[in-house]
Amino acid sequence: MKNFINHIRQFVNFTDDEAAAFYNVMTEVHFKKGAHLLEQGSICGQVYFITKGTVIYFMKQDDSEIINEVFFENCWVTEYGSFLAKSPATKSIRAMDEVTVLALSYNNMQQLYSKAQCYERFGRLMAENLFVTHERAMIHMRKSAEERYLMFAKERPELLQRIPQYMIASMLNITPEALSRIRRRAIKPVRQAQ
Amino acid sequence: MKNFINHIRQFVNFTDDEAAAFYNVMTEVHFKKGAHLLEQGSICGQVYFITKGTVIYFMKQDDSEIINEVFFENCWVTEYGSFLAKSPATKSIRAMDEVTVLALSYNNMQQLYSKAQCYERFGRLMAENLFVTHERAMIHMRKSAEERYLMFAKERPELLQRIPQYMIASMLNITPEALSRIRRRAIKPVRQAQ
DNA sequence: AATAAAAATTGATGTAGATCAATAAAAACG
DNA sequence: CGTTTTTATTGATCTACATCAATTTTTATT
Repeated sequence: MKNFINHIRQFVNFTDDEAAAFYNVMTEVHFKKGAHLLEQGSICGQVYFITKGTVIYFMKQDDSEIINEVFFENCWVTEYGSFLAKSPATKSIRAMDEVTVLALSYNNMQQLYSKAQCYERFGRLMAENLFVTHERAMIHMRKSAEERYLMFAKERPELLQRIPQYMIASMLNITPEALSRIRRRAIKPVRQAQ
Repeated sequence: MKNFINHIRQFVNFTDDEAAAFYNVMTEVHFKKGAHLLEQGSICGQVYFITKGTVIYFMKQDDSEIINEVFFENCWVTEYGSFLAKSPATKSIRAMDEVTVLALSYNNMQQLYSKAQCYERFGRLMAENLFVTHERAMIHMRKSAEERYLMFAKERPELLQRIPQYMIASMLNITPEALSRIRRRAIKPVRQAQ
């Protein structure tokens, strides 16, 4: 609860009552490793705030899985398009380990929005943040595989530790083989120089 | 004015007074062909609602220009990251022809948000829409050049008429030469079959 | 209409990164 | 532990698309 309230106060200066009311409409849910928070094709009815564990946000394509993002503690995750339009999700969300979330349902969210402007402002700021982050990420997609990896390694070093390399490759839209070669080229020269 | 009010009412059910108050903080501005609505490096202080003409949203890179988007009548355009954080813009916006916009300044926007929840809701819905549209576009970036073009031609046929092919190539992150070849492969077979 | 400028096409060649196949290394597990 | 499974590395080859250079076509300008 403390973490959650600290988190939301980074965006909006909620009073104790407002923050508590927010927290109170969230439901704690646990997911075992491998369980799905959302299945592609179903309608996403919840926004999740992760309090423990790691989830992947991915798309099934043919027989493989394309990983779009990895989220962990103090991140929000949902398929916003599906959630807002009540349309079938084009992505899935899966727990990579033991995951605990605070879930906010569509109805509860709309009720918060109707209740007071502070919640609406929070929603606006979250969406703005999402968009700006996403637009920045889009710039990287136009670069070479090597540049994408180097940028990623610089901006999100914690993820390199946290998830297997083939998932990073998938996020970067390159093959595991190509990423392995990029790392050899990028890292080995530094080691040799020591 | 009619167009603008119709537009904003697609998102929020503004009363006549609310809509008029919104319209009244917008300033009409004209740009000549080639003029900049925003220059990379400067701070973006306005959100523009285009009432006439076409603008490109692009990035300078080395000596060339990478076109990220093209906007025209009844579209909003801004560098949201720069606008929100008052940080230097990483993109520029340029008029492709005679352009008329309704400009909303940062301060006026914040005042609207403070004035009533309906404006804040509008801001939230706009940001949500932007994000969802953008996330959908991201899916395409992982596809082949040919798939990107075919998808684009299907989803935005009006743009094919409206801007030169080399700009479409830039938006799709492929060279004009490659796009020309893709089109030959994709279009000619159909014509031959007639 | 004639000329100039901008945009699109075509060909030749190069290369980043994909794909396929075979180990090797690391992690998970009885 | 050793054994199985998962993940990462390496090599050989292939291909989509880039790059460079030369026309051709289209559009704008006088």
